[in-house]
Amino acid sequence: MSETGDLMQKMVSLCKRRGFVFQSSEIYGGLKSAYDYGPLGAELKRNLMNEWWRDMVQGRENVVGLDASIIMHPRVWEASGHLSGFSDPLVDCKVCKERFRADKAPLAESGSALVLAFADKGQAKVAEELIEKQFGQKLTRDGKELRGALAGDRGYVCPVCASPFLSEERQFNLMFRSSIGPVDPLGAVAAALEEGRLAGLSGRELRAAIEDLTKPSAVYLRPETAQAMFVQFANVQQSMAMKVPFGIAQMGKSFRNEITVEHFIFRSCEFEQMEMEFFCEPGTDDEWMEYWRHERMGFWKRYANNPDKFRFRAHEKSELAHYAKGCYDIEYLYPWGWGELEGIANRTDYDLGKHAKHSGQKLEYFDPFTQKKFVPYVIEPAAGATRGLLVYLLDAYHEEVVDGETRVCLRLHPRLAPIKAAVLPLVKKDGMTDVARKIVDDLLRRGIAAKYDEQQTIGKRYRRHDEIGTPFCITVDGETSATSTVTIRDRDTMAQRRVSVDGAVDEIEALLRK
RNA sequence: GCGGGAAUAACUCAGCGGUAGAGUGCAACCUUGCCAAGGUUGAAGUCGCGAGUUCAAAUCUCGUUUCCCGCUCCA
Repeated sequence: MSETGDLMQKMVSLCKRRGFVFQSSEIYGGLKSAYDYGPLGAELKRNLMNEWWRDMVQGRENVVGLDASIIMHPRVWEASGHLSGFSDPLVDCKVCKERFRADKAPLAESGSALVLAFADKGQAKVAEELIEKQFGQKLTRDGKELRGALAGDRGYVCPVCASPFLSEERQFNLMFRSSIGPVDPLGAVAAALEEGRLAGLSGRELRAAIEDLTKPSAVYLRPETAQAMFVQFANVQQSMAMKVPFGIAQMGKSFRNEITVEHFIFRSCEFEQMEMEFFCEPGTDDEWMEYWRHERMGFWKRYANNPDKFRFRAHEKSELAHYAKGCYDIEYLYPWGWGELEGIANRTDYDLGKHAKHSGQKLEYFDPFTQKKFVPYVIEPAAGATRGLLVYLLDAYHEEVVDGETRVCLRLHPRLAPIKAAVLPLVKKDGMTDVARKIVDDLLRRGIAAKYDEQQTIGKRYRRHDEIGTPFCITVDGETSATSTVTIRDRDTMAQRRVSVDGAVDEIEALLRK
């Protein structure tokens, strides 16, 4: 197995063993693609998100924050295109495995004779055997074609091989649907069934009828935090008297029914985002794009041990979203290859325009200097917080051999580390424990995450804290009582230096500010 | 969604029809006195879950859940 697979396995194992990330609902067999952040993971995620908030919001006069509801008016998703764009009925061909949209498939009248065509004889033979085995139909093979199949009553066949052997139509919608209000919408469906109002409808009609019955209470969990910032654009701009250019930033959970979930917490259905919408005057958008993509790259590299594992990737014209004028991904070299960490997109005036149209409200900006009205363009740096957490864990993971033993060290940036300082009595006697406990109290009172640890031997304690990324260890030893000094050990170099007991907390504080 | 692999103690894994194991870790104590030191003792496992075959299943078969790898898909 490659080194890369090993790294992921080691990371998953470490995350569980040390309380960073657990499988969701593990005692019930686990829930697909859902993860819980344990005590250390919760701290790490919070630290990362705090750094982002500080960098993007608190450190800037022209950016303000928002914390919007996860459930929004369903019409928000109509306007944004999320609702219509993902409700197409998809069908899988059971013969050639193609997935296609039912409404765009070639039509074939029920009962009509079909000719199934394949790329070559070999594939035709495989298909022939598959059909006989799975569907009990013996077709006639003629070169790369199969004859003898008849079209079913659904009115279409596979667009690739023309087979009528298809899965049920399935609605693929990336959004999580729920219902608001205490009355279960299934009640209306049950009543309609009982009264026979749905009798005699075809599959598709039935679906539409049920949709109508449940629609009044249907709500969706947001698939991105971005829309709230567009929807609240006017409120934020007016209440804070913001002048364009300015940004609205938001962190929080988003939900997507991903078709494929993969790579541990990299792509999961429930995830956390850190997004900002930066509203600027049309014509200045290209400059702001340049500004923000470099700001954002700077952010990620600031806390990284391997800055060369981050890169930009400009989207090709063909892969740009329909609303976007340009897009740069910030990618990280994950163990399985380069992958997205953050996308910085020029969303133009698409979103504000859409919401203005759908809501009937004016979402414009009046520039008091130029006396001009315009719909701002938007530059959107949208980062995955949970991806960021994974990136920094992978980036920090380091192994080295010390005296024949492997030392695992998480070289997390001190400001990201869940525990900033461990305070350790060298042994449990001569009053060392009391001194150590007092130092822990002092650290905690200053708001520095600290941990007292007297378990086992000093070496094991150092290694344990190396593995969870604690950057500093303060050790109370035999000299402490005589000289009123303790040692501070650096996680990455294992080097120690003596400082006064009274100055130890200041010392740690200074190290964290660096 | 398709194909392949895996699931046994908190972690890493052995066992592969006949009494559930090791190392690490964890807890307590003794000893020690700066980089996973030594000793004693201890707790810990529905062998992922559910069926089936069998006198007997962790082990064989089927289903299922979760994870990993590769495809596919992905405003």
